[in-house]
Amino acid sequence: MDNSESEVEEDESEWKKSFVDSAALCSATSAAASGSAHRVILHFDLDCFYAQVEMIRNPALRDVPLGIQQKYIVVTCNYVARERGVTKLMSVTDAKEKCPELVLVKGEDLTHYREMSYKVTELLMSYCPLVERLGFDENFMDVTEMVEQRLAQTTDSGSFSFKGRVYNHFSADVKAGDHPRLASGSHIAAELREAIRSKLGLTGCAGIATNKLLAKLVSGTFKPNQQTVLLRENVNDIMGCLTSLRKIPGVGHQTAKRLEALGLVGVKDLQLYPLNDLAREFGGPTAQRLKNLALGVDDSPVTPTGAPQSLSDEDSFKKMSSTKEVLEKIQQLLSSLVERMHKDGRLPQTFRLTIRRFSATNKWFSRESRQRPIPSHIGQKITSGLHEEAVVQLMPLAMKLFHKMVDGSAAFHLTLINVCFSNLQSRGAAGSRKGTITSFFTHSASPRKSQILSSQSQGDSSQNADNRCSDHQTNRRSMIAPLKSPFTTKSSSCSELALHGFKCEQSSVVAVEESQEASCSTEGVRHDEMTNITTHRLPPNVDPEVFKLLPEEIQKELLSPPYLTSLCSQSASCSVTDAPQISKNKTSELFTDSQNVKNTKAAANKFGASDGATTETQQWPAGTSVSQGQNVTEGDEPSSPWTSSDCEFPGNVDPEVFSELPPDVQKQLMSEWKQQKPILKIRSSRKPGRNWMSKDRKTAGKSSQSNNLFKYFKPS
DNA sequence: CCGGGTCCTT
DNA sequence: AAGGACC
Repeated sequence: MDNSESEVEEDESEWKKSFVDSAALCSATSAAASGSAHRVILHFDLDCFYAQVEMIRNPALRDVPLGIQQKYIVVTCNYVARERGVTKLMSVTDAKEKCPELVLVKGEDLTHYREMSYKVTELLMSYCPLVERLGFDENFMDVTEMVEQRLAQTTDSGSFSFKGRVYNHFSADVKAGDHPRLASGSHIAAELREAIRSKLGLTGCAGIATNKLLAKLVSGTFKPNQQTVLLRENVNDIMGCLTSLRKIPGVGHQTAKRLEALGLVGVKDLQLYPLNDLAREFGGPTAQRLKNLALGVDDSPVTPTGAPQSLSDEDSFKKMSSTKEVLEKIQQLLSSLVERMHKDGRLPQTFRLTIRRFSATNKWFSRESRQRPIPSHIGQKITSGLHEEAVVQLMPLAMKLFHKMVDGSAAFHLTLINVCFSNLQSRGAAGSRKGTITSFFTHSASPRKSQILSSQSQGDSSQNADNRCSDHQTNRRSMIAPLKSPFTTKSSSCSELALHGFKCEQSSVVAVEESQEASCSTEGVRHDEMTNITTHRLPPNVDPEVFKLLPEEIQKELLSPPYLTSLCSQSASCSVTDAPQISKNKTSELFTDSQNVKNTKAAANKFGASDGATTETQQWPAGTSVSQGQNVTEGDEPSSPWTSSDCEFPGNVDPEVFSELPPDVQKQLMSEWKQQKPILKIRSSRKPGRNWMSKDRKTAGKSSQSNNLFKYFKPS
């Protein structure tokens, strides 16, 4: 709010000068490795996240000691409960003992947490696209450029103050003038936290520092709902305060043990340990990374987290030992997973089944998994929304994988099952004309050696070359208008759709679940589900070929009551054409591949006139409407994303098809194209030191347009 | 430990 | 394609 908005014209050369002065401060090793001389990194960490979400859903829980229960564990709890001795990851019995009045809410279904989590990330991203998620409740943000801009606008740089706490500084007014960048960062952090609070109702902590390691460490120093800056002169303090190496983010259990075996216990020990000796144990790169971490040095970039790379669903239990139970459980998990996958809109190309076996020794670890490619026709069912059918066809696959790990004729004892879709492909399948032919099959059986060059598309816009990741090149508009960005979300933003594929209206079914009793009832059979079975034939949608390939044992399983039931029910439900699907296919005609596209003013002007009646389902902020065309000065990228010379549509759009769409759909499409933010290309060359948390995203922020448009088509 | 995730090695 | 390590 304080930020005056005279923001002038952004001048490319404007911020560059700041590189000069920054050299003075940091002569240490960190600056050398990373391209950016002096970053300002924020780390956000929401307070007892699950508990906050539940308190929003049910405000009556605000004032009572609340614990979130998963299975027999209280995974987190609100601060009322904490005052009474409840801690994270405490067993329910212990928790109840400490606090008999503790109210427990089941938190095994992560749907609400996941949705809220993405809203937070989206909100942060609307200010600056360089946001990296770490789990559901943490986000890193590189606000270096934002800081530079603010500093450039400020005349008297001496009158800065810090917002919130400053680590290890006792005088209330530190000379912020010595650290204008971090001071500015602290104001940004405060604004963002306030935005998260006012728009989403969530509180949290923030840390402000020069790298991710430090930002994360310092964000936790003043716990509930506060923020802390870490100055350079206090880096040693905060590192030295760590009571064990395990406390260093990036050093887990295994690494800590190996370090201990070397006689290293404190951070100091690691700092002083000869690199060569360390390298003998861990290898060169890892050794260097570990030493750096101990020193508070971390040049890993904030890598924008795009849409998730995989979706999975799992359940743990005390004991599962019959194939029938396994089959039912997998079916149940798959059901929920397929639905989530459908909302996401992308096409999964790999399916993985994971189990955990009970064993007295080494009990809590060791999972085994088997994975296989998903036949494209099955994947298509998912994206098409043929939910039941997809599940049914995935079952044989899943059971086959299961029997690769477990001999069904021998006794077994499982304690967990997980199903996972990965290798998510973000393009909608090629459609057809007017719902006639559906030739998804263009590639089908070809050996995977040839990787279909034409479908390279993705985030690789051929000549985006120069992008040096973070520093520059980001969405200028969102940088300049931090608090009133046009992209700012209203409840459920369009960018959320792009990121996570949620539909705006509702969170929808997600049936599944309850099954609170882990131990499956061995006796009970689901009568309600069985009564309908009338046939022993395989339903038409089950591929007999595939079926034949299955081991007899599995074939039998598949014909067993629970499974057959689902076959029958689904075959009935999809007997007639599914109108939405046809419409959607038509829509997907537009996209011969899913590149990131950006509109042109010409196109915007052409279609902006049509003024669709915006009902409450309208999700596009007025400010981004295509008709504006004028003030929208998206960062001008040198390379055109269009694949054709036609400047009205993205190269992958058929103008004819486009013209057939309803006006408001056209409008939305145009709006989406405009909405596309520049892809941040991650450094391809020279990766500094393989750092913790570092990722290598090729592409981020793809949107699934066909999914977005789905609701516009009426079933008919 | 729960229920997701991510990245790295082999 | 599987398993590890970490959050």
